[in-house]
Amino acid sequence: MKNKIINSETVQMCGVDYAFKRIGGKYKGRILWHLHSKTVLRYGELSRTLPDITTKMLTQTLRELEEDKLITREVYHVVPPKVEYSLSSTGMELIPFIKHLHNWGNEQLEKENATCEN
Amino acid sequence: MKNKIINSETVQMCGVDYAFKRIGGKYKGRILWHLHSKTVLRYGELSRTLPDITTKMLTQTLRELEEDKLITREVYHVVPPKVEYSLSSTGMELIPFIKHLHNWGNEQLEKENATCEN
DNA sequence: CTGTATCCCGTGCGATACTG
DNA sequence: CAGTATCGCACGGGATACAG
Repeated sequence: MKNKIINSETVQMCGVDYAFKRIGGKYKGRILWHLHSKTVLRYGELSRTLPDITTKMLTQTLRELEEDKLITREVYHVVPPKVEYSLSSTGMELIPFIKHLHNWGNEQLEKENATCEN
Repeated sequence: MKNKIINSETVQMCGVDYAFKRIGGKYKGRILWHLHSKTVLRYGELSRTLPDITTKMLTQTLRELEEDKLITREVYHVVPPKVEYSLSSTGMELIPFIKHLHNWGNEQLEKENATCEN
């Protein structure tokens, strides 16, 4: 149901706008980033890595990323359940830029205050 | 008063998160992008370039970008008023990232449907 | 021309409880 | 383990009017 309703007379859809809608959520950047650094992650691993994200938001965000073809979701029908998430090839294309952002962000953090855990 | 309240025991402030907070607003990416392509823009020019943004949001977003030191705001005390916005050096560091996002976004748009101007 | 000031609303997100 | 289901609210953002 992601709304693709576009007011055809007003909108000039530009790539920047499009891109930010895909990766601009509150947690999407971090999830993509962590998927890159570890390649494949199970739901619980993601949840532990990002402890401030509730299960609702984690699930919702993962579903959106999946629907946008940025990540893939593989379900193993076993007991106990096992689900693995990983970057799609499209998602991987974003990694160099997110890496850039990551470095930039850390630089800024250092400039602002040295009192930053992690 | 950007909130820096950090729950010191749970949060691992990472650069990606930080960066997305700075440029993740609904319009920030597009504004930065347009400031790059034209270098210096007056308020009215920005407003005309991004016609779907209300003055309230444009002003608010510009103020946030300025507070985060991503853009600079120069006021000329003349009649009629004249205000120019341009990227700061910090903001310029983000341009490679946004540029690639722009290209990536346009590629995705082409894949989805061919009806995309700009 | 370059903004402020209000009012108001949808939804993004959190908290909590429950499920196959 | 990997999620759903509800409820509720703050806040981002829109519309409109006004101001220096």
